[in-house]
Amino acid sequence: MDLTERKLKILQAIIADFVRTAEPVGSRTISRNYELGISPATIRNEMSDLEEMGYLTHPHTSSGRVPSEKAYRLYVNEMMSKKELSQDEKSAIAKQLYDNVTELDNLIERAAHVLSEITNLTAFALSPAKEMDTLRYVNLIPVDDRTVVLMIVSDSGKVSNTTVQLERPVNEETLRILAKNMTYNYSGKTLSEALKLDIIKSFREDAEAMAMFHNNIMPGFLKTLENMLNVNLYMDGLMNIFSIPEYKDIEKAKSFFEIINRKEDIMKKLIARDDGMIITIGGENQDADLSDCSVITATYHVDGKMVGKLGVIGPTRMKYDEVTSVVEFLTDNISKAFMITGGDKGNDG
Amino acid sequence: MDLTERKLKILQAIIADFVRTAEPVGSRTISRNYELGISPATIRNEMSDLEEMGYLTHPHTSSGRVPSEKAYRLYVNEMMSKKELSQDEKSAIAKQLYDNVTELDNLIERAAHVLSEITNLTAFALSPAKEMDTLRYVNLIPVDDRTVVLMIVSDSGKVSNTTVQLERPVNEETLRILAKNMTYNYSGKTLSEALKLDIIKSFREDAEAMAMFHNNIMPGFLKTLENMLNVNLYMDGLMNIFSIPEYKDIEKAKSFFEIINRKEDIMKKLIARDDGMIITIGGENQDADLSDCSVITATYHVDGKMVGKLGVIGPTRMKYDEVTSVVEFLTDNISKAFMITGGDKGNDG
DNA sequence: GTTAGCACTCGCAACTAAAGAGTGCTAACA
DNA sequence: TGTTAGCACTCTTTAGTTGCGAGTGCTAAC
Repeated sequence: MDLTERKLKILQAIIADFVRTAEPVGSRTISRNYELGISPATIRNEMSDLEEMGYLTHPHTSSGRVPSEKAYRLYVNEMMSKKELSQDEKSAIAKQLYDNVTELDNLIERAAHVLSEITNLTAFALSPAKEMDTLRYVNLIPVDDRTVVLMIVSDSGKVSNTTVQLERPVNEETLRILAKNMTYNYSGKTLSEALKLDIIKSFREDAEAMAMFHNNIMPGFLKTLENMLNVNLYMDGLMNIFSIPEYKDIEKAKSFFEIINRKEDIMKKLIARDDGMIITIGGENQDADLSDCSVITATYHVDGKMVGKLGVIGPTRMKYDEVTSVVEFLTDNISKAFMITGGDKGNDG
Repeated sequence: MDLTERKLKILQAIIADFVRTAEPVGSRTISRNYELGISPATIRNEMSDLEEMGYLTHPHTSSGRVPSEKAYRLYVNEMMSKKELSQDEKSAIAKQLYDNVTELDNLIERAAHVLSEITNLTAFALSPAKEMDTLRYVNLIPVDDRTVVLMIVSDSGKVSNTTVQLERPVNEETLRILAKNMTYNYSGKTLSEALKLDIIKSFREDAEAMAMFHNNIMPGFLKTLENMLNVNLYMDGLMNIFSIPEYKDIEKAKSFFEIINRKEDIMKKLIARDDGMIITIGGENQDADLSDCSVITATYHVDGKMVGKLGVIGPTRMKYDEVTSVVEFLTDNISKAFMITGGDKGNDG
């Protein structure tokens, strides 16, 4: 059964109303406030169909309908009209973005700030990462039986190393295998590709080596890569969560902050997202912790060689059209700003 | 009227019970659980006295008593027996502190982490600051009518500068006066003394200059000083707030986060605190936002030349004895660690 | 196919009642 | 005179109870 024009209109009205009020939407409300020219009873019938088709849900028998993730996905893909920002809005945003900003890393930070202010959501931004450098090899050099120096060499000749403490002693042979394995998996990858890669499965047979890799070596590896990439994560608008009805329950707020607090995880997940405007809704986020949230990210580029991300995280009930417009406007502006100034980093000393 | 031995014991019991349970304490509870050998009625009489003396309060007529800030202050000053950590506890903490830490800045970060884990409070730490360098002069160099370069020169010859955007145009004369004023006030002060200083009052007569100073120049000045001092603020255990009954109300939690979120403010306030173990209870904190909180900080030293802070923030109802012991143990350990390794910062590159 | 009407469900807020914890006071006791 | 038992009283908390309102689903009429 395909969605009729009318069903689409009703669904759109329900989404619009629910996004605005956060309350389940009843048939009368739709009939009254959206001029569809049909009675509540008819709307009820259509709603019943939409529910059967999986676009609506029912908190309980006698309450209005709530859009499902499937509905949001349909909305985002098919129904959402791009909300053009007015010239006034644009210049207001631009003023906020550029005012008093002298260093470009500050611009990224500020973009996250502006984004959170406008959307009333939690915003984040990744500072530009050097995209083109690729890994040459990884080495693990034993110092004593529980201390290892992790060394990463890139094709451009950059060398980074960090000291890693192991939770249990390890013999050189294991280290050699690990290093070989890592080199095999990572070499030729760009630094940011390496960050996206999940090589743990590649030696699943050796549980012990995997555990050590995962618990001790991987964190150091990621951190070093991030340093080489020179990526910074900025977050803003964390407090906004408190004004969202979905999170009025303290337990929900708590679990939201538990996600948000693991900066490394967030960073890795952000880097792993594809380029361009990406919207993931509820369960589409791999992470079970994010199954109540939607995440919107977009990419900005600098000379095609460096790349950063900007986005928001919030409840699935969000103003997708507004948020995407603002995110797009901001990423465009950042890209432009980097072009004009050529990445000047301010001065000190 | 002086506090009798018995009143002290009752007060101590009330504090102990309230700190544990967060519930107002009744006379029966004290009689039953603390072997004072007196009946509830007698305890009620004593409580009544203690309330009149300002050590206890009464949420409402028919509920138990709650210790006042005055009571906590008395407890901290006179009654608190130092809680010696057991050898087991010490080694457990030390293990957590040192395990897997290779760089000393990580040690500070880790200390904040360990502290929050043990106390279940929000912990913070300031990385070591170079204490001895003093300011020579401050200069404000106009670039255009709204852009100024703020330059700070220290006696050791270190120069830092930052570009500041002004909210309104300013003439050179004003800048000259401002710079002269700042130099007059700050020169000869160590960097951290400068951070503590409040010079705004020194030109209160010129409202406009003050406003500009406060809104535009001061933030840049502080940030630059912090950079010169190389101070970092680490925070941990922010989430712990959610398990404290006092903050089960979402509005309270929100306002707590609003305080915590202003990192610069916190940093400045921490730096301004005296050295040694400092406990401020409720209203003793200058900041009205902190009037429900107690703050405990202690200082660690490196060669007497550098100095950092470690502490917690939580509800006035906290285990002062435990927290002070742990804070002390940690600061001692950090000081020792810096002595042994001589401030080696790890290696990279 | 659409709509009016109606019985029904469910959540929510207001209200009531009872229980429980604790106090303050009085009078008796050692 | 200090201590204690007893008792009336206060106030909060919790569990029902009730009524209202929003909304549905079904049926029958248009």
